[in-house]
Amino acid sequence: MGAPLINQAMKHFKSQVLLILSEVPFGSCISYGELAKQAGFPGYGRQVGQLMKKLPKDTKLPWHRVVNAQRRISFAENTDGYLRQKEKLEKEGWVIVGNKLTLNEGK
DNA sequence: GCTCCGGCTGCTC
DNA sequence: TGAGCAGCCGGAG
Repeated sequence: MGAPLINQAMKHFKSQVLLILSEVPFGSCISYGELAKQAGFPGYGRQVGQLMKKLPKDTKLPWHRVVNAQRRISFAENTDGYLRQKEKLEKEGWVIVGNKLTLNEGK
């Protein structure tokens, strides 16, 4: 692990990701990579995923609006996280077919 | 200190 | 349109 990111930068990375995530509007979604890029750390998509994983269940952050670049839920279909994310997304107007997201408007 | 495993990405075929 | 592959980065064992 070379340390491209010192502890302080990592902390900044996390707060930036959480900040941007908190600003994702209702009914919208963003990819892990895009979130990382906007946070100022392109290529850290996986780290964003790790961060999501560690979020508390009662978090106020719209973590469910984060999907991968293919607009698919990265969870396995039989996982709790997948079900919860799917449920939240559907309440925001998204339609999940398989694990693929489709916006239920204008269509 | 090395190796392997992820909620990924972008390019190619 | 969809599957395959290599690249990336931090964390855990």
